[in-house]
Amino acid sequence: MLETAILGVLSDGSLHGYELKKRITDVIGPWSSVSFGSLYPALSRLERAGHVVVDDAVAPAAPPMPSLGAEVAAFRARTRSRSGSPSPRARKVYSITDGGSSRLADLLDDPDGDDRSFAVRVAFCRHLSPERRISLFEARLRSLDHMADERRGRTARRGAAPCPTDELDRYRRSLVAFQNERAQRERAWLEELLMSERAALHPAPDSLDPAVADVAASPSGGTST
Amino acid sequence: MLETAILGVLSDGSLHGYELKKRITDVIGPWSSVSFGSLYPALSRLERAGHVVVDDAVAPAAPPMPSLGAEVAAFRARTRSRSGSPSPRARKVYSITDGGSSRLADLLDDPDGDDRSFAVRVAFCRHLSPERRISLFEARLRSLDHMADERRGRTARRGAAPCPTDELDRYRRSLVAFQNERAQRERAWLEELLMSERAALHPAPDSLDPAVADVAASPSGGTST
DNA sequence: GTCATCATGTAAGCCGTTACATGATTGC
DNA sequence: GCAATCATGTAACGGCTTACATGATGAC
Repeated sequence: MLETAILGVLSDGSLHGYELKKRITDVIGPWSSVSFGSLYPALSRLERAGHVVVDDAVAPAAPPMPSLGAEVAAFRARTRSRSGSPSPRARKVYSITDGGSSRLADLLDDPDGDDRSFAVRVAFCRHLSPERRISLFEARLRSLDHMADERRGRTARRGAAPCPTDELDRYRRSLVAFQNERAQRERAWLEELLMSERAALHPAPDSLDPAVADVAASPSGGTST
Repeated sequence: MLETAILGVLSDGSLHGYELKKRITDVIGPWSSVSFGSLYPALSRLERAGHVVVDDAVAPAAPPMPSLGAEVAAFRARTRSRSGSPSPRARKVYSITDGGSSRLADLLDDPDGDDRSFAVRVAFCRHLSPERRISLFEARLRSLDHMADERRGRTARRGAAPCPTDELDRYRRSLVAFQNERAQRERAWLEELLMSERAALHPAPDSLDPAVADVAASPSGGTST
């Protein structure tokens, strides 16, 4: 999943490890955030595999934010470093290669089934072809249905074996109901994504404009209320 | 998280590793299911730590399901083993100790922040005191709010730095909106849990019966529709 | 008699976390 | 000068996955 996130972020532009970590944290959330101890080895692996390359003499693709003076300073430090000091800890700007892009495509449509990793794949699914996007969403739908089937199967089996310690307590029941509803919501979201995706593939001659796709972006009316 | 699941399941009754694995899969879901290669070493660690003990001569607390004949057979095999063969791979029935129970309590109210691990903690939160349950739910609420704040902060910062490659595409927008709505739903669920929890702690003299707690168990009307 | 299931483990390898080390630059 | 931030790494450790090994039993 780290690999997917790295390649996905680098698809949006080359940048160095420190900034990369922040972008990845943006995508996967502050919880379960990556650490440098896993990021840098992962970058080394990707470099060895030829999926990324180090771009040594290029200005960072991420423009320094005005409010952070230190970033500008570090940039100038790298530029000024040829004046004498070897600057052993200068920035290393990573770029994705063609091999890395195809590797990302492979990672993205792998039916992994994990919850978090699906979110990561959706976050970068714009780098997929429309067909692969559709197959990604459909695979997730099948996965949700399969999970629901399993849950139903277990419930039925539990009904057949009436042992008192096996019954669900109040909290388990509430949790299961909550998770079921959550799965239903995700189903609906995926259906909307699929609808707009298919509409983009097979556009009807009239009354279909790109704004249709944005319906899926507002499930409850707004982001800030 | 594996440790939590093991101790939580064993709190409901002693059983052997193979059955334990099935119960844990019931709780954490078929995806990210435990493997024997992680379960048995984890059990060994717990045994070394004194959190579980092996109960060698006790019938399994889990009654064999009628439809599975092999389970009965394995039970009889263990019983018959004293007739001669040492039966090196007989069942090992694990039980939780007092130390294991307190360890479970510690694990349960640790504000870990992970999504999956919170579900596991809720699944076994009946083993907590009402006060600790409330603190668990409140910690989760704070965590959700904190996450929302971070997201808002990033959005604001992004607005201040208008670089075109940094804008969210349609899929990222849709994903963020979906996750926001999901967080809102979880908030509401937690509020309901907290309400019933507090009602159980401070019962009003009239019109409050235990059925109030079951309101939280039906967020959308039913489990099977 | 063979296959599936039950049942318990071991070994190798990967990957991630934590902690530590280094060093430049800015701001106070 | 000193703290904080930026920036990149290494080393130790632990845990999880995968694959392998073993062996009993019931069903067909």
